[in-house]
Amino acid sequence: MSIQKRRERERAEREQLIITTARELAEAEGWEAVTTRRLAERVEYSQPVLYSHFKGKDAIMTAVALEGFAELAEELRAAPATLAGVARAYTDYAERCPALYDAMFRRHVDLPFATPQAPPALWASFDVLTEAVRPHARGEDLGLLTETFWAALHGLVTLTLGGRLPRDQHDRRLALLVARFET
Amino acid sequence: MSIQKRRERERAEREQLIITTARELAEAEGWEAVTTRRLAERVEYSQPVLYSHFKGKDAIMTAVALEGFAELAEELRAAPATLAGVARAYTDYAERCPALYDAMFRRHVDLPFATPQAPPALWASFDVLTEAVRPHARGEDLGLLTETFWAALHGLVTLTLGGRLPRDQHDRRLALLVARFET
DNA sequence: TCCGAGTGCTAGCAGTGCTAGGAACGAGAA
DNA sequence: TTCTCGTTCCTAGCACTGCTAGCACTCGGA
Repeated sequence: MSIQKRRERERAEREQLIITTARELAEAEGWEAVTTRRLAERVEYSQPVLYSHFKGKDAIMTAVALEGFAELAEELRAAPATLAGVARAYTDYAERCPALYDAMFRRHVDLPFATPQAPPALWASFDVLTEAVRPHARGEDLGLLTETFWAALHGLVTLTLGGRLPRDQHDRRLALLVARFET
Repeated sequence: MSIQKRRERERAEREQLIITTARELAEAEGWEAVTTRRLAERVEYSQPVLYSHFKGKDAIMTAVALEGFAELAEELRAAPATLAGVARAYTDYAERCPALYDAMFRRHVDLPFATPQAPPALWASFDVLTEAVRPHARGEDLGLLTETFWAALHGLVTLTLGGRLPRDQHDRRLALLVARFET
C-alpha cells in the first residue's frame, strides 16, 4: 500500500503548490489577476486539475485565507503583549501581505466568523487581541470591546490599503486609536 | 438651437437613468450582478450605449458612488450633531444602502480621497464628522482624529456587512466605540 | 428632395469560471 | 508477458464577462 501513500503525498504537495502559487500571484498582482488559467499555467498543470482539489476559485482563496490566519496569529503572539504592540503587529502584517489580508477579511469567503465554528487559527488571533485589550476594559464586555478594537484596526487598514487614507500619517492615526482604547 | 438643447437634456436623462438603474440593480443583487448586458437590458438600450456615456463599468460605479456621497452628507447633516448621533447616522446609512456603501468606500473607484481634489460631497460628509469630533479632541490633531474615528466606523460597518461580526450586537459595539472617543 | 452628421444597433473579440468526454498511463490479474 | 480495468489528466467547449468595430438608419438643414 506504499504506492497509494506516495500518491496521497504527491497529491497533498500539489495542493499546497496550488495554494502557494495562488498566494504569490495574488500578492504580486492582486486577486483580479488570479485566474484559473494563469494559476494552472504557473503550477504547470491543466485547468481542470485545480477543480479536482478545490470546488472552485473561491475555495482556493479560502484555503489561502486559512494560511493567513495562522500566520497572523503567529505574528501577533510574537509581538509585545501590549495594546500598542499588538495593534502595530496587526497593521504591519496587513501592510506586508495586502492580498492575503484581502482574502482573510475583505473578500467573501465561505467560512464561519465570530462563532465557535470559526477556524481555530482565527480564534488564536482574536485571543491575542483579547488579552491585549483586557487590561483596558473598564467594566465593559471584554469580547465586545475586543471586537470593536479589531474593527477599528480593520478600518484603518482597509482605508489605507485602498488609498482612502494617506499612508504617511498611518502611524499617528494608529497611536491616536490606541490611546483612545487605553485605560 | 432648441433641438440641440432637447437632445442634451434627453441625453442627460438617459445618463441619470443608467446611474439609477445600476444602483437599483446593485442594491438588489450586489455589484457582481451588475453586468453591462443586464444593465443595458434594464434601461432598454443596447450595450454600447453605456459606453457612449461612461468609459466603462468602473465609471458607472464611480458615478453611483458620487450620488452616495451626496446622500450620506445629507443624512449626516440631518442627524443630531453629537458624536453618537453622527456615528449612528453613518452606520444606519451603510446598513440601509450596502451596495452604495460598497461603491463609495470598499470597491476601487478612480476618485481622489483625502486630498483637496476629493469630491465636494465627500468633504461635506467629512466636515460633519469633524464638527462632531471637535469637542472631544483633547489637544490632538483634529483632522487625524476624525480620520481615525471614521476608520473605526468604517471597520465596524464593513465587518458587520461582510458577516464577520454578528449584527445583533452592533449597537453595543457602536456605543463602546463612541464612548472611547468621547471626552 | 436630397445630403450628411450623428446616433444606436448587430456582431464579434478576447478573456472569465467551470465541466463533459475521452485519451493515456500504470497497477494487478491471467 | 499480455490483458484489463481504474485512475489521472488533458483537450475542447459552454455560457458568461467587459468592451469595440463597423454598418444601418434616422432626422435636421439646405
